[in-house]
Amino acid sequence: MREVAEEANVSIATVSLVVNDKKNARIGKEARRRVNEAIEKLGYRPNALAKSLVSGSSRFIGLVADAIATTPFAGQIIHGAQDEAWKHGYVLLVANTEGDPEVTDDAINMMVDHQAIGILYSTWYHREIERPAALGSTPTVFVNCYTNEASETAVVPDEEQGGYTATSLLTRKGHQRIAFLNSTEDAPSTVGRLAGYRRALADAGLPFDPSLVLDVTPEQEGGYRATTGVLDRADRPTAVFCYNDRVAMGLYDGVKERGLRIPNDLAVVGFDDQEVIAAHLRPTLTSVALPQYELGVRGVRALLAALDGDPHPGVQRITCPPALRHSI
Amino acid sequence: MREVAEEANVSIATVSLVVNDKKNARIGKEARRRVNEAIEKLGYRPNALAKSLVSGSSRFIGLVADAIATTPFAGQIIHGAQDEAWKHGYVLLVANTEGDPEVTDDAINMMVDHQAIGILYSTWYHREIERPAALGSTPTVFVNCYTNEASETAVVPDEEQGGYTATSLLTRKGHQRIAFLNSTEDAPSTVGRLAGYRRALADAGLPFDPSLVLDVTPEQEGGYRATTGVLDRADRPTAVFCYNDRVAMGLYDGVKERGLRIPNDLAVVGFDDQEVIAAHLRPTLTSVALPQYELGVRGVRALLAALDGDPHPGVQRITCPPALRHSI
DNA sequence: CTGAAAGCGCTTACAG
DNA sequence: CTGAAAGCGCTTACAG
Repeated sequence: MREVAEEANVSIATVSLVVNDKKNARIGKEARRRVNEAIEKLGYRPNALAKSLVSGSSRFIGLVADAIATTPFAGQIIHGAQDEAWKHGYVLLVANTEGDPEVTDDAINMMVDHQAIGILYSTWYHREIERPAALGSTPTVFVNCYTNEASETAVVPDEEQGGYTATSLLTRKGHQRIAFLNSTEDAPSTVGRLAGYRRALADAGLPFDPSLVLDVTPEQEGGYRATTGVLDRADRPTAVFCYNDRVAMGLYDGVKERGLRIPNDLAVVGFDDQEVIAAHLRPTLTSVALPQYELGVRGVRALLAALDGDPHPGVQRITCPPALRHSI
Repeated sequence: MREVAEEANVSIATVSLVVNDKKNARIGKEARRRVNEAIEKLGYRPNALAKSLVSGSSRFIGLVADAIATTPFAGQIIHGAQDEAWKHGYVLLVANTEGDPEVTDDAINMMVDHQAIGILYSTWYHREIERPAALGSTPTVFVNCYTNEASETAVVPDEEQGGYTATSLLTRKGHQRIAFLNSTEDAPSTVGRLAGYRRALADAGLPFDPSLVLDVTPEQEGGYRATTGVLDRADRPTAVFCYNDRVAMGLYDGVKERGLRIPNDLAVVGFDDQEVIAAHLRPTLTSVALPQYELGVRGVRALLAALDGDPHPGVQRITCPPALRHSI
């Protein structure tokens, strides 16, 4: 900057003024030209760090994740957060903690030290967590997780609506007996999707039959092993809502081994919309998508809003949209 | 810092000295104690940005990617880069360009402005690219891509070795006729894996039969449609090396429809080691992994080495390790 | 319309 | 052993 000032024969204050295009302070056309010329010539780029030092606030948003790439989903949160941050002129600092509390503290401190204006704290699967102590009073938005304090801001998928959407896809096709292969795990997804399933049945005027809800390990193997439970009964269901796409994938195998056809003999809906599975099964799998990208976007928005003096404490639930394919 | 100094009744210089634990300058035990006490009491954290300003170099490494989460792989590069950067006390700045040249320039400039010490430029699939002009003279390492200039540093998967490894898995099991469902796309992976396939056959004393190499669209559908070409011939191969796991997934479907069994009637090896597919097919799929995490790690190391005055220009090829399962 | 000066939070010789 | 001073690259009142 000093060099630019010398080259243009003005003071560094003037350079600063033209670089930042300050409205009130008016600079002579000639001086402005000289400055721009010098900038061009010297390839001058302002030091964003020095800028932050004086302004007292940086353009950094920190994202700490307990897993960056354990699942295909985690990446989408980063992606959404990055895009939205970028749109507002912020850069994303990312840190991966692998779930280690010590690393988490280090990561948070590192971001605070670098004057991040706030932190997005995210988990790779939807769950309740404790607010890490290292956060101190740093503005924080929890993404894909939440704490038990009402004053915190969190953004999570709307599991209940997701379960409702999945089940409704089936009831609308006229199915009367719909099984639900739920997960054995105790998580917001398990509880929420079940609630959505029940509400969809009720809305369609269908009875809730507990025997149609089977808890399986939420993987291909679980779905495969559940085939018997689903099919070997007098009042065999005509459709199945699977906790996730991997369960559906296993169920496909079981159904096919018996020579039955999807969707004619059994309609199937998955959850997660894992493209690599859902779009490539035969037939392709209708699913309900986790709004991971959107979670990242909304997380950044919530953080920026809070910093703008317009906080939205509480849990925001983001819609899980249906992904229609050929299994129903 | 000033507050800490006042609280401890010393100068800010002294605070700086104890915070950074400077060896040569010796501080009295008593003063040191008072300073640490004040730091504790005030919850003082040093401003890393101010530090960078005076030292002239930050602790940022920039990662610009053309896709953060289009595939499950891209995330692993970030993951590896983040872990390795972290290990050396650096923070990762990430930017997603969606392949847009303008966004790419903005992203690079943003990182340069924030005094990133260097940039990792990565692509989501292995390919040749042009060095973005905005990089200027910023130290850069290309990850999962490379330019045509020998002076640049690049880190990519060793496709040839990967193809060799995949094929050798089969020759070692005694297979004599091994088909290769290669991709129709023109890319380093296509060329490299074919070369590896040929070398493995040669090393096993097997002839190269061009009619056993079929080019398919590198997806499930391509693999499925290739079933006929693989099986309907007098000298039917006993094993198939598939360009990627999705092709293998499609081939599985085709093979199963004919009532044949894997691996007894046909052994199959995939590529990419996409866990969500490979670990969940029936039988589970033996594959060769893309070393994405390692690419990120090595990218950071190469960058740090270059900055340390020990550059390694040229293309580093990283081993693609086998992932043994039950399809051979 | 433009420059000199103070200050953002820190580090580093240099005195004492 | 410790403090005063200069300086990192910038911005922002304040003069003129």
